[in-house]
Amino acid sequence: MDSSDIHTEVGRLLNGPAYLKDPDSSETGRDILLFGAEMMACGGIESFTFRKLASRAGITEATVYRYFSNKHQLLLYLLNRYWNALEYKAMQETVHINEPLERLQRLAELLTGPVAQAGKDEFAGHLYAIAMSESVKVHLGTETGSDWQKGMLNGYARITGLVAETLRTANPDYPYPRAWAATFVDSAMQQQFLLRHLPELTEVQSAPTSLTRFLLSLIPQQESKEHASF
Amino acid sequence: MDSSDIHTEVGRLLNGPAYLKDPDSSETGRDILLFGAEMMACGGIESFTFRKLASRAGITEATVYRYFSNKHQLLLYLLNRYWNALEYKAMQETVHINEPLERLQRLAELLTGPVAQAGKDEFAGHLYAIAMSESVKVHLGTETGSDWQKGMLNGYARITGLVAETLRTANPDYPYPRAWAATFVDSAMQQQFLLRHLPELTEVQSAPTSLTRFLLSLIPQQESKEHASF
Amino acid sequence: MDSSDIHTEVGRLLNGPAYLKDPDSSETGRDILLFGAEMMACGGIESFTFRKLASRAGITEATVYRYFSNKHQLLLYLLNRYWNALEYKAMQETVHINEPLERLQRLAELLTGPVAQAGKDEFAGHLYAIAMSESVKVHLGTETGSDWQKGMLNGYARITGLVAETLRTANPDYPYPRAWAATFVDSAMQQQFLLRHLPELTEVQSAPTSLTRFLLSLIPQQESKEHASF
Amino acid sequence: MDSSDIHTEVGRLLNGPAYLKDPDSSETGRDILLFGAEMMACGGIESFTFRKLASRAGITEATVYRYFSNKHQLLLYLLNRYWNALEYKAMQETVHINEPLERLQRLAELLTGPVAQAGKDEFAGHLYAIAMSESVKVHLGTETGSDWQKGMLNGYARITGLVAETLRTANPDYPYPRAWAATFVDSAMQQQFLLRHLPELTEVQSAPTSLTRFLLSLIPQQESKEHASF
DNA sequence: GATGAATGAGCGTTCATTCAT
DNA sequence: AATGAATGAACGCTCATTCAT
Repeated sequence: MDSSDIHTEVGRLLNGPAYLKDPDSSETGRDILLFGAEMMACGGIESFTFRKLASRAGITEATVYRYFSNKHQLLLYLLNRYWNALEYKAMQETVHINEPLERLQRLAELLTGPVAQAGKDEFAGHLYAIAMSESVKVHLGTETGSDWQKGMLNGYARITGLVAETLRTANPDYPYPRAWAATFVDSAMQQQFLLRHLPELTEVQSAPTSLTRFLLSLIPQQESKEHASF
Repeated sequence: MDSSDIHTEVGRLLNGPAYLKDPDSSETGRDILLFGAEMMACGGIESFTFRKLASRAGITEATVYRYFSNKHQLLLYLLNRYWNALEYKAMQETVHINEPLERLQRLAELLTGPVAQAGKDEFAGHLYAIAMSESVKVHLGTETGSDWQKGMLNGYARITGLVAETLRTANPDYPYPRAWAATFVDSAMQQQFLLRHLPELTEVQSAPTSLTRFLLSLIPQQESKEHASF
Repeated sequence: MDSSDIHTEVGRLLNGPAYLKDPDSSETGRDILLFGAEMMACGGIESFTFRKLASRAGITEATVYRYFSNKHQLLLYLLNRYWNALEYKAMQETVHINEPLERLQRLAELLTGPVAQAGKDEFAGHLYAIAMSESVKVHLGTETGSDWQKGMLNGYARITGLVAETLRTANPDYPYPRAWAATFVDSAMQQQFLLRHLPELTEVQSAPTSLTRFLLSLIPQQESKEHASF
Repeated sequence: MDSSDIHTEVGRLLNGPAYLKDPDSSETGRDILLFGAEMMACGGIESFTFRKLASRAGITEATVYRYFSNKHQLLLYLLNRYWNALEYKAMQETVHINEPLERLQRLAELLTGPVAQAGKDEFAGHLYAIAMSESVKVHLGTETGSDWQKGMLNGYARITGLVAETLRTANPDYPYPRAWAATFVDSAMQQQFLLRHLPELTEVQSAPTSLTRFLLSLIPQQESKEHASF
């Protein structure tokens, strides 16, 4: 009825962890992440509940609540973790590449495979699946404008920003770099889904290079150069 | 909630309606569609329940169950209705266009605005919103392979097929027409979302031509021409 | 999470029933009132829950929720019922009494015994106990100013108003008729409590006339008359 | 929640503190009293929990349990403290007053304002608020006869006893001194409540003399004297 | 063909309490 | 002496669904 003062929302919200108690600080906490990631990845957040998680992880519901105040916070945390790891790796691996097209290729490769947080997360694969399936749901979610959404989209925005920036150096005249970046990132995820579940709807093959090649084919051509070549 | 045991008992599943009793056959049925579309569009399926629908439409829950065996079937029905109307219109409006690029432009236009089922559906706008937000969720949904998903994706598949076919005539050498078509359709929806809710993430403007132009910019260039230009 | 539109709060709030579905309209509803009254009377609202009520009445929790949206609404309803019955009887039985002191005596008698709603409520005794113990809690409750409190206090206010008015005719010069009326009514309840549970703290006896006599002793004397009598 | 098995293990129950470990013996203990009083006064015991208290006081729940075995014991302790302080002051300030009516006036004044335990309790105001609101709840509480109630009512009984005794000297013929004393004390608290929250139900004003005057008006007149005056 | 009444199961959350450290 | 971690049990509430009428 009241309880307005106990949810202290520990942890930075934007661009950082949001939790009540650092899940990395205990075995139980790590289990929550591990099993939570696995269950969300397999069954979707829709049907994911703390009850099921607790029984899966062999702990009690109340214990889960010591770490995350609700399942959305847990999802948020996991996704942030994924986006952060992705961003970090993207920065690290592209900073030394001068050729923008080559850089986009590297980004495409990163977007098409799971990314672990520096070896820490054995559940990187799960995080990847969650990010893929749930972030889109979030984009299209109904609770637009809420803090929760802002938290969700933050990582996504940073990645698309990175892609957009790269495209801008590759093709400064293209008028829609940000829109294109969003398409690029989502297409990477979408194709991954089609590849696995509806292969008859795409030519993309299971070999990772196949998807990368398709993604690169989306890069808009520099018209000016062509004109100049005459 | 788990929706793993969805009953398809009555009504053709593929390419057609799935219901227990034809909602178009009674005023009550039409109310279910009308209010159902409205409520799903506004609040998302997540929070949509037959309870709320019934109270909104001034009928009882039990009555709703006479038409649709659960909310997923209703969603399925509504989405199919949308895709069918869209496909129908797309066929009708592009069949006489010879120039494939012009055809793609028309398709892009159709994908970026609500489509009514030949005047029947006053709630076309709602259907469009649902299709936009929910179909993507469905694509990425967890119940892959279920009859339910197949039903969902059927309309989507036919539209992307149409787009792919058109692209193939426009650029026969492009190696990923189907993959591209999926990207094209989803990008149309995604940009619509960004435009409304996260305009800072895209250059696309609210003027409909803006989105259309961006979508056309995704069309892959004929490389042969470029080769020929040397 | 939303559910803001299903609680339609049927029934007039002030001075009337507040329920989702009229409990008098079904056997189940009447059981809810009966067992609810009994349980609240015995164990207090504190420890009263719909769960326990349901299991006591041999129905399910969900069924209880069809009638009352929460236990406070049920309590409110029961108390209103008591106050209304009391007020009705008070009006009926005092309207023909001309002598104000005699009227106060009748009111005191009414306040010191259970009042049934015209034979309808076999649980009048319970209602009385609840009214006695819980209404005071409500008076002193923390959620002052809420609609809930207003609903609670309405019946109380009408009774004290009646008493105050009567006193005013009996002793027009007394400067605190409303304050006195509140004291009068609460004292009736308090003494009833002491009599039962802490008899060593009061001289009032179990014979009903004993309490009535004490209450009448609280009536402030007309000083003017006495002076005039000289 | 049912509080039927309250442990009184340590500490004298009647007329003295009941605790596991003397809260006055440590800073932590004093914090428990201070914040506990504050929180109970503001939100009511209903919603008061050791969890909230602990987080407010910057300690752990487990620590609180070292001092008081449950929230009822804490409440009991605080109320006792209030009544004791009140009784002490009442004794001290009235012992030298010979005129019983004057004495009652002094008692009325004490009952209508906060009383500190000889400068020890900065939270006297809170104690007062708790005593006011909760003691009545206790009187009417459902757990009659329990040790817990006896503890609660002890201080109350001593105060009413004092008042009754005083009245007896003022008006030896009045047949209900104890009943009247209970009414007097409760009326003081009740009017205080009405004054603050429902001023339309009383003529008593915020000036302290107003309430005192009303309380004095409740003192029963010596009929014998009047008779004698003839 | 539609309704009213009811149910069983589950969810999210909080609480009082315990115990090893 | 105090903490951190965890638990079991309950609570309030909603949902999808069924069935007699």
